[in-house]
Amino acid sequence: MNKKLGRPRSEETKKAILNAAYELLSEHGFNAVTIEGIAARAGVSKATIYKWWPGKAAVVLDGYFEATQLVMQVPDTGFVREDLVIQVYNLASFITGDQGKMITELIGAGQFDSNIAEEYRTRFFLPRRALSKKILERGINRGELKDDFDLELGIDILFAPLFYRLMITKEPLDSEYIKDLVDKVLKGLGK
Amino acid sequence: MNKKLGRPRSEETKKAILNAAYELLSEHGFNAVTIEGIAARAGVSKATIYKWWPGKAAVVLDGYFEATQLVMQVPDTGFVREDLVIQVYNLASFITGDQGKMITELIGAGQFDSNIAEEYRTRFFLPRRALSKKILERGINRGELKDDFDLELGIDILFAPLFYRLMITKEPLDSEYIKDLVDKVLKGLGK
DNA sequence: TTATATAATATACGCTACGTTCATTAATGT
DNA sequence: ACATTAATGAACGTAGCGTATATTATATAA
Repeated sequence: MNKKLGRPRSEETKKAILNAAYELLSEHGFNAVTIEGIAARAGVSKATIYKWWPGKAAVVLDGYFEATQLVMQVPDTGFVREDLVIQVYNLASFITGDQGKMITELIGAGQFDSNIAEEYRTRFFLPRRALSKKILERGINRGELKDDFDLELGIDILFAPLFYRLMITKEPLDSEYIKDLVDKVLKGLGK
Repeated sequence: MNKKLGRPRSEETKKAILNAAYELLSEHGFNAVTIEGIAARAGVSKATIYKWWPGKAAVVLDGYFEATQLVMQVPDTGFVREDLVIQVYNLASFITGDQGKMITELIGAGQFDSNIAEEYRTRFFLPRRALSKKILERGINRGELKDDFDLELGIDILFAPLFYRLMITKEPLDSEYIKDLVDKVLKGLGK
């Protein structure tokens, strides 16, 4: 019955903060983002930010996921191999593109802050894994993959090399590599 | 003919610095390490550190590689599958053990500092990849693997999931998983 | 209308760590 | 002795942290 008492939170202010956080993240990288910088760009008091978020990491993450309307389309060509190539290729393009630096930095920051890691895992990775699972399950149902195809290991092997190359060896991710990867994984896990 | 002029650099001081850096890294993590903290623990002037290293990352990395006498033994059971299981298992034990947090943090820090990334890549990853290559090449020579076995992709797929699980999904790395991984990779790439 | 509650602001504060500078003292070779 | 380089200790300005306080703004409830 009672609506909330007192002055309501300003949606405008909130959006200005999240927007500023995202802009600064994409322009200067995670490390260069500061609460004071966000406040300045958003035209907002520093105290307001600290009122609603515990610290920089939380604001930046919220800003990131707010800005990133995740267009996660599930390919459905009728062939598991083609669907996977598309799916893996899409992710590879995504992370090697403009978003790439932001993503690796967020994962990097997650190594120091388990809140970041957890947010990222549940809001970015789990949904994508779920999609891949669907693709593989369709393949099983169509008889393209054997019934006891190891889904978890399969998905690990499909995506792990992308991040391994992106974050560690810095080797390129071209479509040649991706097709090879998909084909070998399917063969290895029992296509 | 002329040895270097002037007072020589103190080896003791250098060692004290690298040692302090490593201790602080392993005790409190990368982020908590500060130049001032290193100087204090080493009983050394801050200016001395800045004289020889450009910043925290460089000192910490030197300290890490100084302390970590890399015992990289190449298994040689006579079977490529067994050698790989041992090799992958060793690395998995290493990174899930006490060293684990340090390693993921260094990789994480590498996302913000390309010097760290490069050091780590050349001093940690490349040597390990070289060992795996040897193992696989022995397998090829023995006829266990086909002649055109894709070494680079194979090594990627063998190691990437370890770091993917360690840094991103946080899933466990047990020996079951590792055996599965090795077997499937060998099958996929054409054992 | 007035009272109450909450949001947002501007400002200031103490703190830590940064990276640099400077004068001084220590250790080596010529 | 002298030139040269290393190491020290102390001080400095700067940036950003996270907190606190007093003030103003905006909503609901009586």
